[in-house]
Amino acid sequence: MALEHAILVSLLEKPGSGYELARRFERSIGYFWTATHQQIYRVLGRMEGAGLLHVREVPQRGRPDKKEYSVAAPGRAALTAWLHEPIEPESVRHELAVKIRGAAFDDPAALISEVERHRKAHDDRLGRYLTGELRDFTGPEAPRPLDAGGELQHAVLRGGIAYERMTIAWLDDVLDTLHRLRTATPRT
Amino acid sequence: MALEHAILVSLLEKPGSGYELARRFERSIGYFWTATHQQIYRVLGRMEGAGLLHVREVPQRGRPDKKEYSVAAPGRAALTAWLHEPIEPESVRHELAVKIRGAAFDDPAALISEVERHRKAHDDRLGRYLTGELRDFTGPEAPRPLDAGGELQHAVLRGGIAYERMTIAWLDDVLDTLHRLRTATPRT
DNA sequence: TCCTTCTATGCAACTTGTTGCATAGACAAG
DNA sequence: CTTGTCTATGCAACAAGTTGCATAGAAGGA
Repeated sequence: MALEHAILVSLLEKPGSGYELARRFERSIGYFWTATHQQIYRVLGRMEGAGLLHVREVPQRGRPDKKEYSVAAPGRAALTAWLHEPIEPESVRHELAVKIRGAAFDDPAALISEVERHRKAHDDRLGRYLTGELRDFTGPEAPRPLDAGGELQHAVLRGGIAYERMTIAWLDDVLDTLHRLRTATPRT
Repeated sequence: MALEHAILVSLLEKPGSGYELARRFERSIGYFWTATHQQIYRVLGRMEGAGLLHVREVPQRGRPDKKEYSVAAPGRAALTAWLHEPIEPESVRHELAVKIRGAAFDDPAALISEVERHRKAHDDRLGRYLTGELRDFTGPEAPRPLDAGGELQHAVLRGGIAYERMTIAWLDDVLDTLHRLRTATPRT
């Protein structure tokens, strides 16, 4: 289960509560792994039961108490073991591509606004990635030189940036195609 | 459920059996949606029960009989309805990225061979995509001009090609980073 | 005061997806 | 004549992920 490993990595980078983890899964870690808070709480509970994590009840002022999790020795060992195992190259799941191919059996022009919406979502995400890169890695506020963890985080973020740029360029290509089809075959 | 819709699109492009669909999900459709035969058979059964598909028993010589599925009117209506609904932009799930970030807590150099393996897998996939593109869209054997379906299939394939190229370039970037870390910090 | 928002945690039910196994006919190689 | 491969279908058990709902303290605004 990769969510377990993503949680171990995130908690090694910095211990935190389920709520905090959920927030990280909306940003940084979420660049390459998504999870909802329900899923995170469930897995945290199981991992703690398995002795992979330590929990510490932290009372807070002005807020509900939280449970701060950190990685226990067996958790770290489990991560190391996983890092040395080969994993299968990703299988792709791209719903929008299904739609694009399905558009041949409906009105392709009707898909234009949907593709534009997705283009915008990716453009927004790219903007957030670039802002984060400037803040954490390339801007004047960034620590220099970076440690190994920072270098690797930056490399992963560069992957996210490359992915968003590629996707935006492809969606522009798709939009061109849809426009061409509209003028070429006004109606099927 | 996007698998249902992927199956509808594939069966509209060409009717076929569960086995044939499973093979398509290893190539063409598999460029953007993966599924195992067990999953396909189960969903086909459910869709047929719901009246979305027609089934026809086809006796064959030299082979076991097969059940050929094709899309019924309600199935086509369901696809059209889905095409007009907005979908959420994809959430990314990239296990290798989790590993890369996790490498900070182990030996980053140990990850090099794993990343190289993934690079090769993506390079192979790119080769298959390019061969397919030449065969079906850009080569001398390809039908010209393409119909709307062909244009859209080609646009999706171009997305797959762009994805593989981007991933290969990123993995090269990651390999550079891992090599740099090895020389910079010989051992943590 | 009430309404909303933010922090914080979690259960229950359901849907999807994966893994392992099983069957069976036809054909080809050894 | 046995073993392996390809076509062809499927069940059962399990793991993972999603959706809806529920609770609760504190802060801030209408």
